[in-house]
Amino acid sequence: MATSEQTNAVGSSSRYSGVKPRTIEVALGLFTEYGVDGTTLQMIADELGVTKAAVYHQFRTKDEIVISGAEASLARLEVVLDGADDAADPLDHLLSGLIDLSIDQRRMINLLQNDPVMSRLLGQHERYGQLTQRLFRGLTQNLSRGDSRVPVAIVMAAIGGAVTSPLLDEGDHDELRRGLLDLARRLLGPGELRS
Amino acid sequence: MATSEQTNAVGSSSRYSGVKPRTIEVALGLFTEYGVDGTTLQMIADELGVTKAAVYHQFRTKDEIVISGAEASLARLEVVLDGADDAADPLDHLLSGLIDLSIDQRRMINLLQNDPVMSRLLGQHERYGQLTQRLFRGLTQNLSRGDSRVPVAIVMAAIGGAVTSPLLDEGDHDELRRGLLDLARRLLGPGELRS
DNA sequence: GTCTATAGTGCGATAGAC
DNA sequence: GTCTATCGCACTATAGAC
Repeated sequence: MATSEQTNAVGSSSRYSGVKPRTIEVALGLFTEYGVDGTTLQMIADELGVTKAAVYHQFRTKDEIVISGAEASLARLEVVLDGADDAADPLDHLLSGLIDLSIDQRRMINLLQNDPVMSRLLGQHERYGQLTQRLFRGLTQNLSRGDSRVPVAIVMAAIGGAVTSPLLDEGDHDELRRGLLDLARRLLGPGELRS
Repeated sequence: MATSEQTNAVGSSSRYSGVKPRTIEVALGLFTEYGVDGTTLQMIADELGVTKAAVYHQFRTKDEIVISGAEASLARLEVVLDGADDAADPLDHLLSGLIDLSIDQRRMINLLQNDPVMSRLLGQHERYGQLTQRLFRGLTQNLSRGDSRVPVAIVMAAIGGAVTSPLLDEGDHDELRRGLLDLARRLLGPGELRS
């Protein structure tokens, strides 16, 4: 077990030895626990067992680490959106994919939605704005224009918040998935449901 | 307009001139925009038009400002919980109160639920743990023990997240209140609803 | 109750040897 | 690709004059 094990779970184009994705993985773990601002490069370096300078050899700034982590997550969302375009039931495909993604990457989702530093960086990120718009259009495709914002806000909040709820653990994920899907279909599906 | 204007909107026992609640108000505004870690005492002082030393005359540490802000919010939650105990329909009273409170203090709610510094401080805060337990018991009073955690997590996430959604503004609050109340009644009320 | 000034610390980031 | 060492800066918090 020395030269193999090249997971490449984090999207990037160049062929690297695995230290860069490992750095991102460690950084995201710390970001989700302490926030981006609350995580120092010294903490990341310590967890990796190297010095700050070694981390700065992989990433030129702290912001670059944050963005690299976010982009891996956005790429997965893009796959779901692409798949929904061609699906028989686009809304249902989108909801299933979004919920599975959120449970699978639940710590990252919380970071994307709530961390102030992440929000600031993503606000300047072109692709993020495009994905947000595509997601909103996909979620509202069965609603009339006037009453779409509130149900979408509720569904997005429920998904993004419940997957990181301290009340739940891994054993609840199947039930959580069903509960969220049921809720989302009710609020965003065709038909009249609101009072 | 020099000596009067004594709002006292923020709970504290001593009689102070209004600078202390004003400091908390300014601080909370900055905390919700930049996070607790991203807000410096210099920023708070600048917004108040004084120096850092003047702020430190009111609060001994930065943490004390954070906790003072949280306690004002927790006091309001406690009032809602107390009222629900004596209400004809305790669950409905609790839900209405919780949702109104969340919309009214929506920036604070987001801070309480998501800011890492706030979470760390509240974790050491005795009264917060008691209130969390009372809230959970109040929300699950109509559910059987086995299936309570997931619906509560979903309802709490939906309320706490939707009230700060960037998709909504003040004009949507009435519709949001109805949507959240409807959702919460469905998931937490008596009767069988899940698949 | 506010100010100026500063102590002491830890941060992001860089230089240069190996 | 990792190290030691350090720069410049911003931070929390304090001292002491007014």
